[in-house]
Amino acid sequence: MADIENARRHSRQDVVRTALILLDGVGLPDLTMRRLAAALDVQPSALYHHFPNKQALLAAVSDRIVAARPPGAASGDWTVDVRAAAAALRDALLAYRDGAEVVTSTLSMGLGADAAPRRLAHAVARGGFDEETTRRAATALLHFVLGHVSHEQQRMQFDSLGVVADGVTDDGAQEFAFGVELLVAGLRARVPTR
Amino acid sequence: MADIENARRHSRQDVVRTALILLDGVGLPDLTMRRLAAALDVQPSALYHHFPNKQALLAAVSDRIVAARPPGAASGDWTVDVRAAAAALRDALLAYRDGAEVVTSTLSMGLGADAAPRRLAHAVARGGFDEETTRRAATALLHFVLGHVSHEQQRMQFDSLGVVADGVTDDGAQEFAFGVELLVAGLRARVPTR
DNA sequence: ACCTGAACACCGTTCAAGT
DNA sequence: ACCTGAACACCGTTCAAGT
Repeated sequence: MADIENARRHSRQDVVRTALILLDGVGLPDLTMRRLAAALDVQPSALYHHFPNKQALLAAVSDRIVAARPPGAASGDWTVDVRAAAAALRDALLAYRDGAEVVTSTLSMGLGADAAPRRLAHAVARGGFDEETTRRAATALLHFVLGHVSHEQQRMQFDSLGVVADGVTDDGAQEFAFGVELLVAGLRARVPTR
Repeated sequence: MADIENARRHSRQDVVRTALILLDGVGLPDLTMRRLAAALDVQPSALYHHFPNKQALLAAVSDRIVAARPPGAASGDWTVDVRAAAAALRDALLAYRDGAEVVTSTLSMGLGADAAPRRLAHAVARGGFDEETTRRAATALLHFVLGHVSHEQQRMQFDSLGVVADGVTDDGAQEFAFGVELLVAGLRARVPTR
């Protein structure tokens, strides 16, 4: 709860970095401008020199969360690439507390984190689908990933505050893989024959 | 903006009904306890006689939103039932401004709106899948529907405040159908042969 | 460029008390 | 059972001013 940064003056990068640390420590509902300012040892109004408002700050935080796991090189198999892109996005979201919720809210405001849908679309495109199919499939994948990880992270904090899950701890990964596989299988039925 | 109710004393039902009207009028960010109290011509503290906190109030609102479109009778074809259940949920969410976001937040807190996943699961179960497959498929469908409609509603209020969409107005329905079809197709590949 | 100090217009929630 | 009145501990944001 003490101050996280000490230097007297901060860059935009410093603010985002501290916001990520604070997010991971206290969760999205307690990531307030005032608490962030306190963590930076600064007045709340100072934050408005770096960002016009809280949404813009959260957009920068979302960008950093998503950018953390860049996509690997393309394999020969587009289905492998789609699974990899989905898994990379899940890992990126899981890396910070409430990561999925932060990115979801930013995306729903249309303010950023667009690397997420873009990477999914690139992977899908390797299946040779037309543009509209690619865009729609990437969107469906994105919605599933965000919804699944949000649910996963909510369960994580539930577990941390109460009873431990009954044996099946990594069921999240299996359930995630199932959903991705469902969408990949549905998409495979549409591969252009050429 | 004037008072919506006039009678001096209110039931729990009255509060929920007024909350739905207010939600539809001003959107989720402006659905505050204080504004709801004002709409009921009551002090904010009076609301805490009906609900322990705002989350509980939103859970009751979510339940009403989801319950509005009950599922039709089972057809012979489980894929028809799944499409119908998904479409009914979409319609229910679209019926109130920010409906998808309200239900998502309630579900993510584990406080209610469980009729939504339950109905999807019932429809999927008619395909004869085992319990775990049914649960996971229903969850994937739920995440897609909530994510899609959230996005759809965000775009709706964007359009209402600025430029009108360029020609393609009901693209939401098509994109929705595409996503559902992708999941149904993926699921069809797993129908037990027996 | 980066920050202070003070204010504005709000929040959700609690609690003793009234009818 | 349903509500008032008053308070508590917060919010995000603005703005003049300082260095």
